[in-house]
Amino acid sequence: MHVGDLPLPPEFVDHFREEGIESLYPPQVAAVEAGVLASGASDSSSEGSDGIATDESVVAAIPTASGKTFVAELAMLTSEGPSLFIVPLRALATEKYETFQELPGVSVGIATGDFDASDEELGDHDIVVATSEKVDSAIRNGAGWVEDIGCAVVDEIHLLDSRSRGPTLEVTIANLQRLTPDLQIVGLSATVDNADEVADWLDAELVTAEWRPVDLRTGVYADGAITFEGGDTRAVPADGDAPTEALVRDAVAEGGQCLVFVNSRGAAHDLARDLADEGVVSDATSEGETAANGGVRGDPAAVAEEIRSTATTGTGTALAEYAETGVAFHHAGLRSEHRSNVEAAFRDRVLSVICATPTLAAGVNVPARRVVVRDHHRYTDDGVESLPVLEVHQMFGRAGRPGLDPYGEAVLVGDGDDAADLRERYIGADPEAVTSKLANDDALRTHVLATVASGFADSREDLLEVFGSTFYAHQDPDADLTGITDDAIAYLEEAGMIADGGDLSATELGELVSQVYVDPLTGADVLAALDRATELDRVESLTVLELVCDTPDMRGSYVRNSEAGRLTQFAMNNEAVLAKSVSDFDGDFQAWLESLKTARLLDDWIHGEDAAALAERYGVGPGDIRRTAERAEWLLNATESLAEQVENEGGITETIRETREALGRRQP
DNA sequence: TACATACCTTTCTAGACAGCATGTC
DNA sequence: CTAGAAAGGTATGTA
Repeated sequence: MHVGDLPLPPEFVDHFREEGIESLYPPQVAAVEAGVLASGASDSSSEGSDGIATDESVVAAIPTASGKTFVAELAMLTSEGPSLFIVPLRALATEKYETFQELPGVSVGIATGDFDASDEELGDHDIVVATSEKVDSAIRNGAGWVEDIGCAVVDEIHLLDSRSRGPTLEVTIANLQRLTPDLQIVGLSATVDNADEVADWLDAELVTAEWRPVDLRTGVYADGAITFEGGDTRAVPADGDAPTEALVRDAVAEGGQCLVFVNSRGAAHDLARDLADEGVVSDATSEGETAANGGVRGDPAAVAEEIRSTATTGTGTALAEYAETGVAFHHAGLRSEHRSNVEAAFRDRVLSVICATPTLAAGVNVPARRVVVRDHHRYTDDGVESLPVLEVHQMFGRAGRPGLDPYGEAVLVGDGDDAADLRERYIGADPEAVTSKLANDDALRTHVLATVASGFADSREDLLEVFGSTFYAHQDPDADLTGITDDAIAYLEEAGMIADGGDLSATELGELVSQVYVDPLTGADVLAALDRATELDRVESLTVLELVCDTPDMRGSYVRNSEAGRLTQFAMNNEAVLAKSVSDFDGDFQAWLESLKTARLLDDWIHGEDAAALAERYGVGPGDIRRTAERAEWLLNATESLAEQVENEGGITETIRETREALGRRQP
């Protein structure tokens, strides 16, 4: 099947041809046959008689880089009415926004927390790219544009499985379906074990495929050799080196680019440093490998200089130093500019190696010839866990640059005797099934309030009916959300956010909490803290920062033992401006110290401390500072609204606003 | 005195969504 | 109240 055969206006056919798309990949053909194209478009070009369905909802569980974006574009360009493209990350929203803007004559909008646009404006676009939370928020606040949508594409729909964000995604999808009954939904998923269940839920056709534009060879490294699935081996002598470094050197010596996944920022940094010190890349280029082999080209000195020019901390200058040799590290402690610099330079084949934490597997597309997964464990709140098969496969999927590599290689590093275990667990094994995480207190509390506050339900029966159309209910029709829903209602009544006068309704407070999009627990914490703060003689920026840092929507910073004493001392010295007192403390003191540490960092930040000093003193990366500040700014905005609502007398509202503005003004 | 060794203690551990108003290329 | 690796610290042993 060729682009010219598709029922598309000629300008789009030309556009796709310019992009190098001539004939469709097999998974794309399957998606077309499953019905992503709209009936209107099909009729107008006298197709439709060949048994191809049209205007169907489709779930495509196909590999990364097998052309999902094009499938989405086909669905959106032939949709009756505007389309919505839902992504999990703001960086992905930006990437897709730019991609769709290339489409001739198509008006594209973007709706995320950091790009604003009014409802009316969004309604004028043909395509709106948005994060799932932004869509949820728009629905809660009754944005009109949402109801006009003809097609919604949900990227990375397997994230329904995510504990923290999956529930919002499924509630949002269920709400979209309810608001616009004829909605065409296109779910784009990684390969998972139960894509059929997701498709059933959406009443969609399922498309699955293993096909990739570049072959992928996966294997395990042990005892000086990679053993690929199928039994082929490749000797990679370690020569006394760490296995990971041998694998990197081997890939680079062949002219390939290499991506290494590790499980901590420190490990990513240290590995990049070691590889830079060794000069892996210059060794390789001196052996005569060139761009002709799909290898690196261009001078990394320019990237290094670009990074250095905006580097303000040790992390930034170290990154620039290593980049000079063609090696970089990548994790969320980096400023987003530096992250983009590294990603772009790698895509342009200027950098040869990136040592990264799992951020890179979830983010924008950065393919490499060889992917090395060094660490297959991860730290969580309750200990060390093996990485899910799905996540390791996502990392694997970054191997193989279309048009450059004959094949991609993905290698797990075994550490001794576990090679057989690793092979069994990850190589050729099926990824996990996606399971709904809606049935937990945090999710229900939030979505019960949102559903009542936006007028979608005014009784527990209504609520149960709304939740009855979620993925959770579809997966387990016999499951009963009654108990946990009642718990949530009871909590919200107790907190004064919902009133039960025969019918359930949101109080003004409840509506506000839902609208500013904070966890009801955060809303309650903030109110309690505002109340305590009225007892204080004076309030300062530290007061309000402590207030927002000590909520569930803000995570504390790690406090080491040696720090705890000084921090406690600091708390006592500042008792006059803190809403919680050390002397008669009630609750988890350790957790509070963590909040206080974050508050203190932010207070130093708005008082003009430079990033390098803070990074040093608090043991955080420059990216963390920016992200924490952004989050605090958002929470202070919510706090300000709440303070106005309860007409707090302490004059604290003014301090909240000043602190929020100070955070917004502070630049790196 | 200098150093090796065993054992115990401490530290450290991925990521990133939302609101709103204002200024900037 | 959960896990595990690595770094740091201390007591003891040995030349």
